[in-house]
Amino acid sequence: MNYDHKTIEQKWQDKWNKDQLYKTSDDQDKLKYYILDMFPYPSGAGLHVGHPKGYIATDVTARMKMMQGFNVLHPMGWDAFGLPAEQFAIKTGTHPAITTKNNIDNFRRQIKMLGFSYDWDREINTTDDEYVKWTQWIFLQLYHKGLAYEAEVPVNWCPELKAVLANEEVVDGKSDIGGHPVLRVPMRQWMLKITDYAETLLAGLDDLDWPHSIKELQRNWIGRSEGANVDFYIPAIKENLTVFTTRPDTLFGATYMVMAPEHPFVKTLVKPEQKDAVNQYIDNASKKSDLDRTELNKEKTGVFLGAHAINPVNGEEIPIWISDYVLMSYGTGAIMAVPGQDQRDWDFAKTFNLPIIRTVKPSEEFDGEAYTGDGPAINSAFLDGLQVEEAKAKITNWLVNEGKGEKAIQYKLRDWLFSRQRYWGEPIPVIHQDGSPSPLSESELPLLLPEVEKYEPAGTGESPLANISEWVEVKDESGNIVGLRETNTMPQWAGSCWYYLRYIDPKNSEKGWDEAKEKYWMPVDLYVGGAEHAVLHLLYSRFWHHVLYDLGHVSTKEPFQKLFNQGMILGQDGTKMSKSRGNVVNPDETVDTFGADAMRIYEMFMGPLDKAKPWSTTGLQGCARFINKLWNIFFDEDGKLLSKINNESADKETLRALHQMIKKISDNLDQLHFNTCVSEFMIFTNHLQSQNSINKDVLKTFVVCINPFMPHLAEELWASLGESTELSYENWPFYEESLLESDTITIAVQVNGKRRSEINVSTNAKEDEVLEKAKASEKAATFIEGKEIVKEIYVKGRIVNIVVR
RNA sequence: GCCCGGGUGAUGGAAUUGGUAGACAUGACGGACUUAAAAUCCGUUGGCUGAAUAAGCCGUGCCGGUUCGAGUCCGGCCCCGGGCACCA
Repeated sequence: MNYDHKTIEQKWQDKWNKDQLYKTSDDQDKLKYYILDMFPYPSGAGLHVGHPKGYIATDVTARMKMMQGFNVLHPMGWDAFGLPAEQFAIKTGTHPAITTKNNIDNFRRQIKMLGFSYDWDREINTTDDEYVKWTQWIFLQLYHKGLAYEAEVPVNWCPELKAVLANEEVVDGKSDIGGHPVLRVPMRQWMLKITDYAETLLAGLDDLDWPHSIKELQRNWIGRSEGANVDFYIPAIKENLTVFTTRPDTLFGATYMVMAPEHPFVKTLVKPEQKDAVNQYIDNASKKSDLDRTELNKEKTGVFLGAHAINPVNGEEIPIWISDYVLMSYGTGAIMAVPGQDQRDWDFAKTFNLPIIRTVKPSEEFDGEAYTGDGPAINSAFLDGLQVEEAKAKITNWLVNEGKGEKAIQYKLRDWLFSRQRYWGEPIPVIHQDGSPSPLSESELPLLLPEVEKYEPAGTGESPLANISEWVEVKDESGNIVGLRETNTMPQWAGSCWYYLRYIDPKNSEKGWDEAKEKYWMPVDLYVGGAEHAVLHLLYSRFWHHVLYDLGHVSTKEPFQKLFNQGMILGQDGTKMSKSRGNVVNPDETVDTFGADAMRIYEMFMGPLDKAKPWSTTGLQGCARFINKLWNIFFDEDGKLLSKINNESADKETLRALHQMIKKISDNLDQLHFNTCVSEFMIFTNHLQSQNSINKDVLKTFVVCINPFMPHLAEELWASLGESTELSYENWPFYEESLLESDTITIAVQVNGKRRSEINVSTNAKEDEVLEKAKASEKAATFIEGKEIVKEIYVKGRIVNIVVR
């Protein structure tokens, strides 16, 4: 009889539910284990089979940790603000809250059908009033710490749609919807000063157990550079133009300067005869789309201002240009150009016939243009002969002593643009009074979204909220307008920045979370999610966490101790699953046909968790087949326990197979190598299948082992073996070292490193004995015969190598 | 261009971290059961030479090195995936 997944899986899920089996207590006597999934955005399309891959992995881990005696926190929730629900609202008039609720109900149903051990009492939703309250509360903490400010920042303005677009809505400089041109226009925005935390966010990475590549990504994103700020005196306006450079050692090769077109000095510096050209250049630059600016191999452009600066090291007068290859947003918005050692400067110098001086002697074989490698300084007066690092140190000291510069550190990281001109987000709890912002007090939170009739943007670039005057206008008792509410809302990142803290204490109405509980549960021990969040989500939430730590609201410096990125599941055709490609595999059908346990082990068996893999229906069938095979080891045609399952003591070979399996899966689970665990189950099942008599206790131990992977099947088998204790909290088995080894082992015999034969020896055989037997073994002997033995190597329990000449 | 990953049978992948390469699974082929099919079970399955489940040679992207021994370590190259991209 086959395993009846429909009946059995439903039966146990109902029981778990009824018994509230996975309700997490805050009982602090036990060691805790906090295992977190990146919570999903509940889209209208529902789940495809790729989404739960990470959830399966965390569920397996969570269930194993429970069995190992840990108090496990494994929650699930919804990142429910976001654009799609708002766009649907614009199209249909359906309130985003309704769309969101429906989508969540569907997601929850789909997730539940896989039999996960989530504590659903801790489910959270970023759009709940009580949740929004604490998101806003954290914003106020940031505000009061001086980390939130308003600024004029360029945004993606689409005149045709009369709306500000998110970056992801802009494709190749055009609007995603309709393909209309998108301009960069400055508008008032809320910013968060993440740059203040650049250094600590960088340093914090060192101790985290994260994938190397993700740490590297974040390091690059933060982009720390060490160098110097150098002052160039401009006689015409009697002011210094400060530049940042990582190569102060090349100062003697600075033959001109370049400022960003937006640099504030441009207007005062430009000579009358250059004014027209400069203004035209500035105008063109502002119209350039992002695409134009990043175009590869593009020609350098620029205009001479007519002004000069003095090179502080040699008093030379050098011209000042403007060009859009210099960015206002990095460093000081101006550079010293050293074409001899910088390719961009070289290209610019060649285009405009500016002088090039090498200050580092290139290596002999060098035949490129700008030379960026190491070498002795040349044409650099007192630096001549010094290697780059030495020269940097010397010139920096010189600059400091002369009062012409200082050591400096720059970051690529920019402040976080925190406002969105949208309806479906957390309102920013600020009122503008007399032109300056004042935050709401804590007691006024949450500030909730008003009902609106239309979800379209206001048309002015403001959010739909701007049209609701009764909400925007804050009045005193006598009806006078005393302030205007902020109409921007927070980005979707806001809610996901701290959700891991809310899970700890999801129902607390007094606080975002209780300190004692936070201290017990934090940090997250294992965080699993897609690599697409490598930078933004993980950097933003680390930033908030660092701030909360500095304010004393959390007890750990970092939120996520260990991070793991699951790889995507691709369609059968090897491309990304998408509706348009028609290669989406639906989990509802999969579970209906093959069962939740089959889907669970298949997704774990596919390969290493972090690798992308194409879906294979035959592979899934193989896993369903395996489950049936295992089922048929227990039951006969009528579903009765087979009589070959008995209390006769297990043979040595079976015990060895059992304990080897326990050892391997225990080790592999710790390393998140789920695929090899499944193959261990298969190996042991194959072994059991060949047995005529099977000891009941062996099977019980086996059932305990498979439980994290196939909890429904395991429960059914557990009950069939007459057990009534709670399998989910059964002790995880230990392996016995003494049972792992057999009496005899097979040793490969190599001659000159080539395997020639193998011999069986007793496990504790002495080296001499093994070597004798190896040399005497038939095949090996023919290769040794007539040769001189130079060396004999024996690696205990593994291999013999006889070196002959 | 720069920074990370990664190249192992027809396919997904194993390999105790320097010690018998290809576990486990999929697919394919052969067999058993069946009137037949499905399901199930039992074999075979890296390549080449061979009648052979005799023996040998080759084989982990390519070239070279270290070592008694290299998928694993070192040097150089090629290809694929991801990220960043005028960041001074």
